[in-house]
Amino acid sequence: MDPADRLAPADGMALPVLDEPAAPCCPPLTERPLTAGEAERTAAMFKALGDPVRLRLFSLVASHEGGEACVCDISDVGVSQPTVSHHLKKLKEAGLLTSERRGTWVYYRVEPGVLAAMGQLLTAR
Amino acid sequence: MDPADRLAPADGMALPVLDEPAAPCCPPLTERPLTAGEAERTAAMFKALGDPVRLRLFSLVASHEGGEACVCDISDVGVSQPTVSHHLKKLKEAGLLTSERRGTWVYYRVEPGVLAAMGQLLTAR
DNA sequence: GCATCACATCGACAGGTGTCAACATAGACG
DNA sequence: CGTCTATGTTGACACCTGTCGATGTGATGC
Repeated sequence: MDPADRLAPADGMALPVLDEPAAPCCPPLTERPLTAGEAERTAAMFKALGDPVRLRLFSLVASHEGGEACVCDISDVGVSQPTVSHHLKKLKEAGLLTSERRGTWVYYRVEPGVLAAMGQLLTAR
Repeated sequence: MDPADRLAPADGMALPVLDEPAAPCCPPLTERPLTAGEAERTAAMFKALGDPVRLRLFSLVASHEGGEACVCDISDVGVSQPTVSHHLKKLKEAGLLTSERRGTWVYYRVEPGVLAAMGQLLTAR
């Protein structure tokens, strides 16, 4: 896959290349109503965390020592290996994780800035 | 509907009456991996915000003056009235909104504590 | 080359989800 | 009571999603 496409959302919207930290999206939800476009992009991130297995995988990566985890470190979540792979792909497509192959193993880490951006969305006014 | 059931999650788990602020769930996702049960409950909230229409409805309520909004204030999100009603119900079931009928109108407001609890989940270590 | 390990992709399937039109319900007002 | 307005509920339908087994791919080591 072309590295420039790794973080592209599923829909074909015109998000050119997106070399920014992936989520300088919106003001707090309490500040003003989201526009349709903002809601579309932001909901995709919440949706990615809206599955129990994905949420566990994400927290496993986020809390893993060194800030990264190989798939073998986190695949014990009660579903098959293809399913784990499927969910990690979804988390990548949502811009929440990045992956890198080093030798035999593939390491995932949290996309920098994402936690802060989503946290700010939920900040009370 | 019995008022005591209004905030009950969709599954039949033994959450007795739940008069707490609805979400003192978990430590930050970066602190330790979520357990299966924690992930189940927390994912339900993220899932509720994982639809663009619901996310807009939620931000419309959260940002509305007085901290509450009648359905008539927020039903202009591009879907039919039954669909708006359906999404508001989902947000209620997830414990994100409460509703109260006053005369002809029904007012929705953000369940207190929910924003803080979800925000804390996304706080970096 | 060949076997093995780690991970991704494919194809198929059951179940879930968003949407709407039609209908139901609950107050307000005569 | 009857009517109007504001919401909720129901039923149906197309589409999306999570899951798995089978298979593919890339790296390591013999």
